[in-house]
Amino acid sequence: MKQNAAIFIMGPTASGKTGLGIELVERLNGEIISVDSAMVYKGMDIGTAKPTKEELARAPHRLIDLLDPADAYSAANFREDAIREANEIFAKGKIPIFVGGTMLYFRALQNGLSNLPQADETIRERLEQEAKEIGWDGMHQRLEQIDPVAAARIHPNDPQRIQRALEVYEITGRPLTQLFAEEEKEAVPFPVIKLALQPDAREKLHKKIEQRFMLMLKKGFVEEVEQLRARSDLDLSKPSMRAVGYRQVWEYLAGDRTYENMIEKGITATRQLAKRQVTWLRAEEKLSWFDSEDSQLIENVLSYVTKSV
RNA sequence: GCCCGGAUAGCUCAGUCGGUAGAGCAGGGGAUUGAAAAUCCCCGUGUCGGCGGUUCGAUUCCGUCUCCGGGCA
Repeated sequence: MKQNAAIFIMGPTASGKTGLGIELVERLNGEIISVDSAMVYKGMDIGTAKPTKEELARAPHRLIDLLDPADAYSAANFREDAIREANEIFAKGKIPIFVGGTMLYFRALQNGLSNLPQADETIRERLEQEAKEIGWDGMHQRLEQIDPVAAARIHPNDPQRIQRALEVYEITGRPLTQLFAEEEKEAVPFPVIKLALQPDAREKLHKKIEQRFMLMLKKGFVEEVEQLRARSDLDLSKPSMRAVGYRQVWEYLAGDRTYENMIEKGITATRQLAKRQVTWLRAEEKLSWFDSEDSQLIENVLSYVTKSV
């Protein structure tokens, strides 16, 4: 195996990544770094399928439970944190094992990010307000004036990206497209062995997603969201509360859907997430695929990893 | 048993004054640079319940049968 290489275990939700990661910690003298935008939040355990206390005792996870659900994280925050944690693990003579399904974070870690300003709440609120007056269509037209290339790339129905492009322009006075082109992005500073994990058929993943969602309910997912709802500073505009499952349970508790409908929509949203994750994976280069249902999975992975010189 | 409604895409339904049909949801594919478990884009042939009849032509009209609602007995 490459010296100083890190391992990526990438896979859609409910593919069994966590279990594999924990197994590899023991077999490879590794330490886990979570790559998951929802597990960074404290108090969001059941609905994110965070590793259990027992699992964490066996294999501590870095980059989970970092923030309060009222706070925002970002791909750039992740990249910085991830590199720092990986270097710490390397310094101990161990192997960093990145495990997760937030593919933008994997991408940002691998390819780096352009030098852009971070989000500005005040500007975002103002843009939101202006959008209410002239519509996102109008905002898109404004973007076209300042950055025609970005406007062509960003669909008029995509408020999030229109807002970001305008925000960047307001802060820097320069169009996003120019900043993208400006300087070389910084690649990940260590070699990486990438594994993708999923069942050999989509229906199997769908089945696992459904079972896992039902198990979450049994474990007290609704109660977990009830506690979050009891806080006055959280609502559905927070990134944390828009996470798959949390959003649907929140709406159920708000009286906007029945229990049965919450289950259906929660499972559906999870399936849709898994599909998007697989789309990222298909575009990944130098990725080795493993069948999560194979009884020889661990052996297959170990033999691949040790052969990757 | 009788009387009304229904029966159309995986689901819920719209529609065709007779020229073989379309929405939402689900599903599939794609994009993805500080919200990413987010935010978007693209994709709709299905014995129009079965069998007969009328017609150049029936998913559409008529008859009949089956099934599902509701009502009356």
